[in-house]
Amino acid sequence: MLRLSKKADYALIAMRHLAGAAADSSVSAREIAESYGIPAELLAKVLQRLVRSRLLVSVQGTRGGYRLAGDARLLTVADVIQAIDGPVAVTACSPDDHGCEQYDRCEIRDPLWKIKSRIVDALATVSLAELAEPAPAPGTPVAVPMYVRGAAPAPPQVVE
Amino acid sequence: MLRLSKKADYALIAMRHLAGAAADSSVSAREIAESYGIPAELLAKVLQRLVRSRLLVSVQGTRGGYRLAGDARLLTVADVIQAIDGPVAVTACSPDDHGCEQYDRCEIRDPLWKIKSRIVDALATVSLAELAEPAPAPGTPVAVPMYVRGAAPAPPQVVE
DNA sequence: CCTTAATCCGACTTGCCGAGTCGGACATCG
DNA sequence: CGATGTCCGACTCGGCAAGTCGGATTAAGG
Repeated sequence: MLRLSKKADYALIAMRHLAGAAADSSVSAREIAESYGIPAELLAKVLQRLVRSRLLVSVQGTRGGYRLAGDARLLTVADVIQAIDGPVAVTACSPDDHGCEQYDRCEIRDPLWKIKSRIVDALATVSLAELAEPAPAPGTPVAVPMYVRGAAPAPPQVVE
Repeated sequence: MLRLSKKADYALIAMRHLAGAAADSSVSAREIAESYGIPAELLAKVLQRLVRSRLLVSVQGTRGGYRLAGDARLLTVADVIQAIDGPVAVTACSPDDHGCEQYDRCEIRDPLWKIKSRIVDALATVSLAELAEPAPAPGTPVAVPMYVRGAAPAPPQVVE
């Protein structure tokens, strides 16, 4: 298992599609959905959540659609997954959050959190540009995940 | 998300407990369950599956219980997780298995599988001995996951 | 040798979260 | 100003994990 949700799959497909599109053009949710055989309404819901996470910008109206919020080389798959499925957490409880029932008796929490850090690193080192181009040209800037740069102004609402 | 199942959590807790116990003593499922506040019957089911995966050995009878099948320094958390939740798979379909619906149109499958490899590497580099002792003594042998060593004699039954 | 007690083992039932769907609000174009 | 096509939030349904129960097996004690 350890499989990521289908919504995250759809989100990555859509983001990759947008990364390959023209920078100033807006592509509608229906267009993406029909291109990949994804339920249109479900994909729309996914894209909405990406907008609320400041990864996409939406333009309404007849010729509306979605557009990437930033440079494809700076957006990572870790950003996308965390926007959809919430913060990555291997364990039910964090080292700081005592929400877990058997908190004091649990001894595997701390080592597992080190593993979690390595997983998010693995996710953060792959940018959307690398997704679009499996063979990256030399000299491409190194991807830095958004939550490290602090560029996002602390999204106040809970993503869920 | 990306959280591993509760059964895997219980499995890791139990395996760590067994790694800290005496090598030749058998500890019962009920004993472990009561030590950590885990539903006894559920933990028993988890341990059964670990036995079928050749990670534990069970001794029945009045003073029965479970015992580790091998050296704690050679068993990794990747072995435990794969025994419980099945093989780790980030995507629904593998590069070889065409079971996915939008197989040909999907372009994110291959890069995601590279990420998957890095995740299993992160899981495989942590042994049960390291779980028990957060500060390992120098000179401890490097953990090599079981599925690489080929030590397991090809468990015939499907784990699920 | 038989009884007893404790364990392991497989199949079943239930609750919950994700997958998918529907109607409303908005902005743009003719 | 009307119509069209888009984005947006709330609702319903199914599948799978979490948890539970009785039966089979084994070893110890009298």
